[in-house]
Amino acid sequence: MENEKENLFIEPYKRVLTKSPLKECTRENVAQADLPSPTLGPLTTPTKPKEVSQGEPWTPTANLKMLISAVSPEIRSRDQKRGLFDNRRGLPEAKDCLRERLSGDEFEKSQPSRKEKSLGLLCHKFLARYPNYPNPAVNNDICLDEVAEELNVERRRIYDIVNVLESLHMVSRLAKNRYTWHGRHNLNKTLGTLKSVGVENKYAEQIMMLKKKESEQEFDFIKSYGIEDHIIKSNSDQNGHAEMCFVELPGVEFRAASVNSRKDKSLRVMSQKFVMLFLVSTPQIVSLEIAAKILIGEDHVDDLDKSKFKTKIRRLYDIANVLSSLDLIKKVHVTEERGRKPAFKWTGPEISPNTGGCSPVLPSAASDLGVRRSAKENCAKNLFASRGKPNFTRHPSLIKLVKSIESDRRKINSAPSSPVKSSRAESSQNSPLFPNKMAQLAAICKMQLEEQSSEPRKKMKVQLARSGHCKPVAPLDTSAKAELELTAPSLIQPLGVVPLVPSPLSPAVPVILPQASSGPSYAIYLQPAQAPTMTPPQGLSPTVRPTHSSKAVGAKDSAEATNEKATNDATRTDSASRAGSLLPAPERQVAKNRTREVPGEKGSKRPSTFEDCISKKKYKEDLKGIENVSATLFPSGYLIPLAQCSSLGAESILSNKENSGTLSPNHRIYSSPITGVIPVTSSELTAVNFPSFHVTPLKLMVSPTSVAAVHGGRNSPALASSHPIAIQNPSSAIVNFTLQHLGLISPSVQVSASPGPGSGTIPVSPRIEAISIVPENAGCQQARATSCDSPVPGQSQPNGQSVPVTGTQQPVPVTPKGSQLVAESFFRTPSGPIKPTGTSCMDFDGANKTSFGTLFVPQRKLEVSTEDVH
DNA sequence: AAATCCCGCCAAACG
DNA sequence: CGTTTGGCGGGATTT
Repeated sequence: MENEKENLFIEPYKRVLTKSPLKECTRENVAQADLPSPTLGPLTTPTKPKEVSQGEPWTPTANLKMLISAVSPEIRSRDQKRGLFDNRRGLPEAKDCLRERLSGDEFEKSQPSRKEKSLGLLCHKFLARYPNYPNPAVNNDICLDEVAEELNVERRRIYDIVNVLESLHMVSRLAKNRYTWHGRHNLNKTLGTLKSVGVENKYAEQIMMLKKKESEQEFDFIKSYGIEDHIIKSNSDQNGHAEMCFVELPGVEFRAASVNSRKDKSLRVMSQKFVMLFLVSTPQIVSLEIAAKILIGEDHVDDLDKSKFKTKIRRLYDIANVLSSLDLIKKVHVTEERGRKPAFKWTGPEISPNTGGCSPVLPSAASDLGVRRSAKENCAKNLFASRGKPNFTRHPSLIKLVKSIESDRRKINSAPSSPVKSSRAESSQNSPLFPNKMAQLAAICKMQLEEQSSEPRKKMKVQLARSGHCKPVAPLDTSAKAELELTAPSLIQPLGVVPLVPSPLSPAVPVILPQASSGPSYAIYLQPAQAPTMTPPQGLSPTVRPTHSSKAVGAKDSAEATNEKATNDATRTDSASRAGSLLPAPERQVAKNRTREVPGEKGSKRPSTFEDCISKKKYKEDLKGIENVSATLFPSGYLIPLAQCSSLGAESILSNKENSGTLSPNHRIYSSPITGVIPVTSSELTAVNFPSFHVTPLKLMVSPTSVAAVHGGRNSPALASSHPIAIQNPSSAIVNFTLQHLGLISPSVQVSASPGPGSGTIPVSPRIEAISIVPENAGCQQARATSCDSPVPGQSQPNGQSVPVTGTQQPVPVTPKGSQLVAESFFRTPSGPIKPTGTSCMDFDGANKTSFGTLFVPQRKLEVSTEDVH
């Protein structure tokens, strides 16, 4: 154990060196904290004691934070604290003695008191071990076993922490028991991405609705006759929310194989959603109650599951503890009329919308330089695919089809994550992800590669999942329409609301776009469906927009053509075929094959996430049953990160099919098993939303459901394709994403719904054409990047660590073309078009107008008491 | 009594 | 088949 610790420390030191200053401070603090223990400290008992005592060395900032947090809250008495400390050292037995000495009185306290074991404290300890802004060059590997031992906690607890950190891309899974620490580099990027997604999902609106609803209930119900209520309901239920799965980011990594393939763990997804709520809501204060409802998606019958609600709350506390340790949120109480409710206030950095964001720059810069090596290593690790296997089993409920699809997907994904493979990884990762086929792509790839090399990560992948759409979209047009209608209303409210809320978003949008330039691309995964709740959906789905990065390149033509095809296909596809019409040709075929096969086989890959979503949704969905199913199928559009794509290319296919295992790490493509799936709806969607959809010739993607996919891709020029289900081409996803952000694409319907946020505005304009702006991007990005980086640090950490980093990074960043490409997409130049796009918007507008009365949100209330904890 | 949330069973996923 | 992950909810602690 000690050894381990030592190791750990070592890393810190490294960091420290750079950051030296803080360290000292921290130590002092630590020392204080430790004071009590000194005697015991280090020496004694092995397990716990050491940690504590030594822990000090932890990272500076972290230590402080921990101490503070831990201590202050507890407040009770220092004595107690002491006691606690003592305990640690002494262990239970010794405790008594110690205690006596210490405070004497309360031996009681001495017990390990629950607080000592709190996840928050544990998280602080954990964070103390690593620098906020680790030097990429260094190995920042985290061995779960070691950590668990050192911190002497059960492994289970470590998972809780790591999962949340992973959702913020502060760590990424390398392999089986190993994670890589990224610290807060990327944090802003991640948050920006999450914010974008949150906007898309209309979380702000949802929140408003819930609040409103509550208020109404409380007081009077009278007013809302039906309509309003309906609207609300519709919003909440039907519209749904989309759920998303997991947003991946940027540079960070890769990977996610785990994420992708596996079911996504709810904790990860929940964490991201929870964060989104903060980022989107105006006050930036979110009550657990609301968060739980939104996350559950159901508002529907409230009571339904009380237990479910309770469980959700429990989990939210877990997540909140970790986020609190990160200083991203703090506990407060909101006093509404009725009473006070526990809530949390965002205390993290303000993020710009991102979409594109900032991320690009930073990551590349910082990480790249320093990191390269590390990057390589990481890459190897990454491999996204790692797990690829299927998973899914869990929910039987899933439809066979889905499963099959998933399985396919997995295969694709599958690259073996666990084993790290360095060599390839690098290449693969670096190489970005382009869609298969296209020559253009190839070119792009090259660029990306270059970029990557320079900057490893740039690309981000975000996966989002939104569930909602799926349902709607899918099967029937009619249904879809219906949904739309529904959504519209809801939208309306939101709109009305908008003012209240998120202004940030909406306004931002425009602004954002530019920012976006950097834009990372994200891949989104959608889940099928869940839908549920909030996302409305449909609109979203539309997301699909197809853009392809290539467009910039010049692919347009092809793209357009493809689009057409795609649309056609989409229509055809329907559930039955699920074909991945969208997918690139090659893929498609494959997809088809798979799909067919799949059912039976299944094997390897399946989209776990989907399943999850689906399963969850099912509850609600019962109603729709069939539709749902279809929906589920599509659900997600998964976008894969660019990198993957690239690798995928041709190989991807192969890999998908069988070898998932064999595949070299390089290729991890995700095939999207799904591809096949595109639902009919897509067609609808397309029609609606994207008229212009251009699919890339390649592929395409778009999945109907895909709403989800929004991506910004920075780098990947290539196309974005979204598959309804899983998408393989990351690039496309990226593209889409970017487009959306840019406004080029309309976020699809959904967006429109969304309030202010740009989404609405952005609309459709589909044409990517405009987009290609490369140069600008670059500039922007860089600028951004720098800013981004710096920003982060500012807030939080005292240390100045960040600074150094940035410095290094900046230089680098400038970079590479690849990124630029991405940036291009960002540009929204097209923005002009935006209004037009707005078709959806238009609708909304109308709606809005009508509705406004109700709109008012109940904001009223909340007084937040800032008391932190008390 | 309500709010928190620790603990760890146990199953899914993985290897 | 053994492990690793991690969903989940009982019930202990705090407030």
